[in-house]
Amino acid sequence: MIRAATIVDDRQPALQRLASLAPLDVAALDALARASNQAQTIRARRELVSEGREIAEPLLLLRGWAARVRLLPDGRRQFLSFLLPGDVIGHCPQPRPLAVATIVGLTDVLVCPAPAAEPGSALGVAYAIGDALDQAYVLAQVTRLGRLNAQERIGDLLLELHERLIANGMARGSSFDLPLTQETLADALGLTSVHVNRMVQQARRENDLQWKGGRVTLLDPPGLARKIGRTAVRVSATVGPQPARGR
Amino acid sequence: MIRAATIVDDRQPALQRLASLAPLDVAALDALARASNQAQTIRARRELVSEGREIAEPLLLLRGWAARVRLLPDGRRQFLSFLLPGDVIGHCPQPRPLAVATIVGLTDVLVCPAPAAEPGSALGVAYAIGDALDQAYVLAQVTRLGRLNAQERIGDLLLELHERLIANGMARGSSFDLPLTQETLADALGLTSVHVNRMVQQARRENDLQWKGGRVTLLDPPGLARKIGRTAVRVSATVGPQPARGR
DNA sequence: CGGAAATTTGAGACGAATCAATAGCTGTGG
DNA sequence: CCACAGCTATTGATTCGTCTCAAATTTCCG
Repeated sequence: MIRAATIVDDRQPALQRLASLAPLDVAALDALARASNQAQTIRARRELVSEGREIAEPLLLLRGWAARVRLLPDGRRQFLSFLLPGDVIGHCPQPRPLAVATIVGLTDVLVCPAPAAEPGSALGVAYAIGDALDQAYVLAQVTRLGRLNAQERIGDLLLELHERLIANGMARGSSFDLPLTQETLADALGLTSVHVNRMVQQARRENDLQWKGGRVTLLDPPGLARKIGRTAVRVSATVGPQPARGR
Repeated sequence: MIRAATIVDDRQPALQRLASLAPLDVAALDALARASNQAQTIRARRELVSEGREIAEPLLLLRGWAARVRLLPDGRRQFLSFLLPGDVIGHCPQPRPLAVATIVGLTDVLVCPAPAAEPGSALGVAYAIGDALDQAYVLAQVTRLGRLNAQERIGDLLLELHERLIANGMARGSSFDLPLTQETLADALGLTSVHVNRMVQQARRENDLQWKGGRVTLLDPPGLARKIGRTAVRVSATVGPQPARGR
């Protein structure tokens, strides 16, 4: 049946991502299966979490793209990080946590409650590594904004997204769907959409990438990484964001 | 005895900071006292943690300033965040954690092992809130670099540091020692030292601040905060970075 | 097919970088 | 106690990257 097949497809990237962080056992898979029965769709542009408000339960992103964002009083906007299927939203151990940023859907988004996990369990380890990766990506964002020029920022972010989309199976080879406008990209990269546009065109001219109709192809990702001095993010000596290759 | 008095002074800002995050019980104070007997001094510019290397045990910063920093292959440098007394360094729950950034002393620094804490214990709550604040300050750094201009970045960072130094008792009123060169500030703010210098002079002319001989005075911090649209960081509905008032 | 959103293009202005030189401090040793 | 070395701060002149404003043009979607 189409419906069942769709649900399986929906879960697949999130499951693949979590499994790439730590080998999931039956208990973890079972908990995830039960949680995903309570999945809800949330429309693009809706807020999943509101800055300053108390956070309810952590959510697992199953499908679609979301972002953490901060709005300045005068209307300026800064995207802090992107959230992809397999990412956990609003996981804070302190009592009565307050959201330090708004989280908004960039596309329609499917989320379910993130199953609780004992520290040390398979799922607990996956969450811990996922959290560490989240933080590492935010630090990468700081460096991007502080010390890279416009061309480098774009290349660096696309390489990061590619790396993450490979990990959850949403990219094959060096192509992936990028459901972001140039304006959104600009607000993530601390630039204007006009300048993003010009730099993307330059990247096309220099044969660094193709981008058409929401689909990006990086021509020679390792070469681009070398060109802008980027190295892949790793947070644990046991596994990484890439699917673990044999022990 | 001078020696004993010095040790007490050394501990005071770190203890005050932790106590401002969660009320510390006897067990917590005792654990901290025992840990601080193993304190070590580390000279300025030494690395406390090295990017890419495995992290040993978490450390508690007792005295001095440190920073997380990332160096690009071509020599560009980006400070990611500053670490002040009371901050915990290298607290990562995942197995075999790798450091995602180098941590370096900006001054001579006194550190001790961070006592282990059960989740839910007084110290555990303080750590959890401290971690959440750390993350919030990194997000603030993203916004600073992405969407504030040079003048706003300087004011915003100084207000943040003031807020944090008040919390651990290292600032009284609106003055505090700032053991940073303009070049260090530039590498934190994504600017050049020349431009930082010009903007600091402008801030002096506009009576936003005084800065002489390593000591900064913010004239009218609330006014400055209003001027650049900054609000204090809060991560929990129960306590904040400020000493909790009543209940 | 029509309208809104997104992308693209151009001209000009402005903020911050760069390069280079000078002045001020701080600590060190003679 | 002074002279010198080596940072740190300051200043000036110029260049460069990115923004701003405005107007096409193309794409998307109902």
